[in-house]
Amino acid sequence: MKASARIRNLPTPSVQRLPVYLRLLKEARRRGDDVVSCTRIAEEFGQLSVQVRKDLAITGVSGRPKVGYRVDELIEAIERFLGWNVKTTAFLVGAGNLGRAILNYEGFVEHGLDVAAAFDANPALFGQTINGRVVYPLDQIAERAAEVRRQGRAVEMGVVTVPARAAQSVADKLVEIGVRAIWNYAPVRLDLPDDVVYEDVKLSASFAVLTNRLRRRDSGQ
Amino acid sequence: MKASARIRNLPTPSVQRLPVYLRLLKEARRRGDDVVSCTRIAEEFGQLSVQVRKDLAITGVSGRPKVGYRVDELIEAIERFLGWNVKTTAFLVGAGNLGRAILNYEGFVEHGLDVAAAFDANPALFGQTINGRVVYPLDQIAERAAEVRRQGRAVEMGVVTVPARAAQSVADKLVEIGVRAIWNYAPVRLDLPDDVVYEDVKLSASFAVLTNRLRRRDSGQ
DNA sequence: TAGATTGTTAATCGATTAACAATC
DNA sequence: TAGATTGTTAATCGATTAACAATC
Repeated sequence: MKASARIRNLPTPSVQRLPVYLRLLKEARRRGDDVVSCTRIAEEFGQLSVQVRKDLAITGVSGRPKVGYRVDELIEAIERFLGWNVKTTAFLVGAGNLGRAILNYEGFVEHGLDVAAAFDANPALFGQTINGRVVYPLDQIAERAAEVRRQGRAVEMGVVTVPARAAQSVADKLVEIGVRAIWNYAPVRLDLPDDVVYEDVKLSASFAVLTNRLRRRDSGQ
Repeated sequence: MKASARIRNLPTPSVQRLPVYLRLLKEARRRGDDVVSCTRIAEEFGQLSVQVRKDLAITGVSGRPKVGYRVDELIEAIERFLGWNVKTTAFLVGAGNLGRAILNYEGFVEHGLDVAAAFDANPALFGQTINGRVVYPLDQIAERAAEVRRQGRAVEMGVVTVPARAAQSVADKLVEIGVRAIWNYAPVRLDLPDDVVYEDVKLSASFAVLTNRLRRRDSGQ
């Protein structure tokens, strides 16, 4: 029971910091470094080394005192822990600028994101190809999902990049075709079954923190 | 001293939640509601009402027992607190898909973001207009900033939507023309003077949390 | 008055940081 | 051996939640 309790209590802030370390580690690998210490990583990001050590510990990897962590081992451990060592088959709904940005950004491919097809409600976009992915009518989402299944894959994730007003109905459709996860960029809270994992990208939250700080700074802290 | 200490200790999570309430409140206003209670807001988002009350308290607004908060008053208080009641003049650098998405999204305009011009290093984009904003060569950023100043405005914010490798040099240029805030979408940590406020949009952090949860769920929690 | 709600103080919870032993 | 580093336990800090008084 201890182990399962521990898994449940994964500190989200640690998970969120792992991609930052991963980027640094891949740079180190490119430079040919074999080992790296928490001290070095921490310095790079202006953090305390003990925090880096705790963060890395959740992946299960361990280092060697006086030496540090093996770069290869650490990269592998972080990727496995995040599920970035396997492909995640996804459908993206909403082929506007934001959808295109995601389709064109190779960084997510490197993290295992494999967008099998894009969908939109706008007929002007049907049949267009964005970075190798065809845009289908949203109506055809069920058929396309069936096709993916026939190829022995499952559509595990839905990426929602439609306007706020359309997001809930799109999410419902994605749940219907059986996605297990939804990555939502629309500024609304989606109502989803409990067994679907769900993550919001809250751009306004980020903008709010920035402008609030800016204004407080302007007016003498 | 108490007051200034309090300002310094603003809980970031509360600031991040304010835009969510604001959206709900604007909906309520559209429906013609005059007052709204924390209980109702909390219900909507599956939170505790006491948390909503604490969050709203940081804006300085107060409600009436048994009644709730006046919708108008609350909207105004949140917008003023976040600095969304005034325009924030900005330059956006990187007119790719992500940059376009931001330029085309009217939500940020509603939050006061006023992108005066866009910049890119790619000559193919020079002179293009995106939602009314002209794309200039990055080289001309200083001249354009001077022009904005001649119009009696200051370029207060830089929005960075360039690839990771270009982000630091772009940030340096933005600091040079005098921005006080940087909103960074590139997946790198920027080295900036202490007096420039800075906010990262960490898309990988969000993706990491999602895929990690998905994989853990797959393997029996 | 009774019930619903705000606002505040205290308790709890979780994440960060400090301290330090273990080890190469 | 000395110094640098990991790994862990304890202390601190901050955010959330509980409890409850005040009020319309």
